[in-house]
Amino acid sequence: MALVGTKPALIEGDVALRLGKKERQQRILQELQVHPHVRVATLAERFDVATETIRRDLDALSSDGLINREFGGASARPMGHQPDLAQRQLSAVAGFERIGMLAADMVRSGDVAMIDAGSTVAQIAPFLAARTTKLPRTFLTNCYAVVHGMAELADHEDVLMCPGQFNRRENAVYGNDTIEYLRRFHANIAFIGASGISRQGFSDVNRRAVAVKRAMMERSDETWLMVDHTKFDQRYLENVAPLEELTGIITDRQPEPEFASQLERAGIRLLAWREDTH
Amino acid sequence: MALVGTKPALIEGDVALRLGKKERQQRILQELQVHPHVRVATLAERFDVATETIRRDLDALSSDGLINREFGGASARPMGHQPDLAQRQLSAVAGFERIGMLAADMVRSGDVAMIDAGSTVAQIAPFLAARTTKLPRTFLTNCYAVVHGMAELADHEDVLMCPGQFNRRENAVYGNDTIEYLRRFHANIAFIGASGISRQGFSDVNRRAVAVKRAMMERSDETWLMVDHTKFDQRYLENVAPLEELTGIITDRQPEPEFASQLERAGIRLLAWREDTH
DNA sequence: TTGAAAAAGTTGGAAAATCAACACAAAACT
DNA sequence: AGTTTTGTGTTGATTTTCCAACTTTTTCAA
Repeated sequence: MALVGTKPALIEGDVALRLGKKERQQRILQELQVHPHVRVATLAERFDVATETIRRDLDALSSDGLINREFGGASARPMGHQPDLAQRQLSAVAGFERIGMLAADMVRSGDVAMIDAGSTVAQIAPFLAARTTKLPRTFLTNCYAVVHGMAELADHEDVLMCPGQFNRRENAVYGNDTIEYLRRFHANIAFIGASGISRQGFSDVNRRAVAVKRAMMERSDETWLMVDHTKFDQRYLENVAPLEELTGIITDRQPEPEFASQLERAGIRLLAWREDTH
Repeated sequence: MALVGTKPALIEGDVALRLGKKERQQRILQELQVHPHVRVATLAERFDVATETIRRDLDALSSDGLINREFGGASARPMGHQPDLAQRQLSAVAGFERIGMLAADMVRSGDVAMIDAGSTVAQIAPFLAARTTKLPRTFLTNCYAVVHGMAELADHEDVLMCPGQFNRRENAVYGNDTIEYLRRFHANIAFIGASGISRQGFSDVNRRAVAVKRAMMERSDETWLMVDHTKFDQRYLENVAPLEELTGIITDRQPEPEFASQLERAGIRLLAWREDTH
């Protein structure tokens, strides 16, 4: 399989140094968060690689469901905009969505769940909405993409939105009001996202988002981290917490065995999609 | 120049009928609100026109700043859904939007404004975002459609979302948390919607929405009711308040003279769109 | 009716992207 | 060390898009 990444070539040219596949794809994703469209030729020039390499990157990211491939480039995926997931057969579930599916399985009937902001975490929404339960559940989130993704919940199931300052880029609210509001509740389970995860813990680029994540973790019995495979071995300045504070990690691919065994030793559960069982 | 549009050809074929330039471009914009990227070839086929025509459309829309032109097609502008209203000629503002435009004029630099939920009230959003002010403004709303409509506010301008139970039909939050949160603030001005308005007052179909409207009115110096002409002489079970509690009414047509004079006697201002002044 | 202006269609060569196949280098594995 | 896997570059035939200039059709108004 294509699990093990190649380390960056690190060939130092005059000024720029070549990036590995992983980092390159990560940068492409970042670029797409800012601009809604990228072009093959432009990326090839920026990263100083052949256009075919970029095309392969784009095709890979696309089949993981992370971006939309277009002629001449790729475009960002609109957040919370997959209304049809519920009906599709499980076998057809593509990469990115798998994380949401695995996560939704962790919510039990009658649970109270806190759900963080971010495109990865928002994948859980349509699958939560598709479940039928005996006891009503309650969802608490600071992210509009999440509530938007829950097509139709039963009437007796509650979706609570946090207050706060609205952030257009993340489609979420942040700030003191958000934290305070969260502290009024107690949840069984929390689903958290991150910009990057490494052996030292997981981190995020947005300081205000980090505060919300911490608040959710404090007020929940269990904390599950939802990250796709491109986030592995990425570190950002704002550290959220060490891995030990997590109940488990939900991801779309089996990580490197070394990392997996570290998790096992620390008593952290790992939910990774496996082709054979689905 | 390219200001005056040609009317649609309206040549009726077997099934499809050709669209005029204006409508075609309108459709392209709509398409881009759903999908982040469109392709020249696809559009040409769908509208049954030459690719060159589509290219001209795309170039035009792009130079108006409405879309981003890309190789082979075009992509949606980052997030913002309708940042264009500011540039469009005033005469092109269609019925529903007029209410929003009139309302946005009432917000002064440095104001704190509360904004209710509902499609009519949400019309104010793009026009608020288009204004440039000397002092930062603060907006407080329980409706996602409102914040979503504010394409790009300056960074120093705050948009505060209320907490509460999310209601999918209204794209808004309601409940005790919402009320409590609103009570913590004091605003200069509030914009309220209603399902119906009559001489006796204005009313709404949703009891939980009514509670929020009352809370906003309590905490604001001024209250403006935003209603389109179809709401006149309509009464619903849940009465919100008598007309006397309003500062004014904003609507898209001159109401009957009899009603207008009643408002005048009661000291309620009336802002109704008049073709001649715009 | 006639004529100017706007919109849409047509054409051909240049530029760019796609796709498939193959070659090569660097890692990773045994 | 030697083999396999993985990532990347290269090439060339094919398709698609772009651009500019020109023609045709439609619209509108004098």
